[in-house]
Amino acid sequence: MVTRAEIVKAVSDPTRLEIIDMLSSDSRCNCHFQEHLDVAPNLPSYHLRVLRETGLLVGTKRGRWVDYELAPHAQRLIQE
Amino acid sequence: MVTRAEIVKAVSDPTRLEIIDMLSSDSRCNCHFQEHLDVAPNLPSYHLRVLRETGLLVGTKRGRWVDYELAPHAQRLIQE
DNA sequence: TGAATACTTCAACAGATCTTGAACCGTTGG
DNA sequence: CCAACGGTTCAAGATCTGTTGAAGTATTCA
Repeated sequence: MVTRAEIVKAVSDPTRLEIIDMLSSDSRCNCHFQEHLDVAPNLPSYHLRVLRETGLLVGTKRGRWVDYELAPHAQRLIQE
Repeated sequence: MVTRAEIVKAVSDPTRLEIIDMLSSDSRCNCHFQEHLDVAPNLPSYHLRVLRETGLLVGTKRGRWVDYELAPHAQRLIQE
């Protein structure tokens, strides 16, 4: 079970906030984050996983790519 | 300057979430948290300071006691 | 088939964060 | 005045998190 604290903590990282911002307008593939985040190539995967595990986003595999989008649950949560 | 990530991180601790919940209905003195949180007697001070430093709450000294209440800014942020 | 692509996972390190226990400071009641 | 109270601060240790670099997996193109 995912607690409220875990969800908030998932959002509390600067990199993950950026990811969420990017996703709030559109769905993106991992490659997009690797391009725009200026971090090691494996880091987006790590942060996307944290967000996925708290149910904030979902990834769908499309060939070699994975498209990520905000879960409906997150859409509500993010509006501030 | 306090970033968005810092604010969210301040809220992401279970103890601090409890504190915020308690304050969302009423203002309380530190003694209240020491009673209800079941942590070492100095811990509320620590967490209250973290919340104070991000501007989420304000404390007013009243004799030996300190009354804490949510900052208006936080009131908006907490509603979910 | 076999190399290249688009990621993901792993182990290890570094720094941040929470907790602990003790010492401290201002206020107040006797 | 001085001891007790309410609360804060400090240094230390333990734990958690994000980053790094390397190795691994699945898919596609030649």
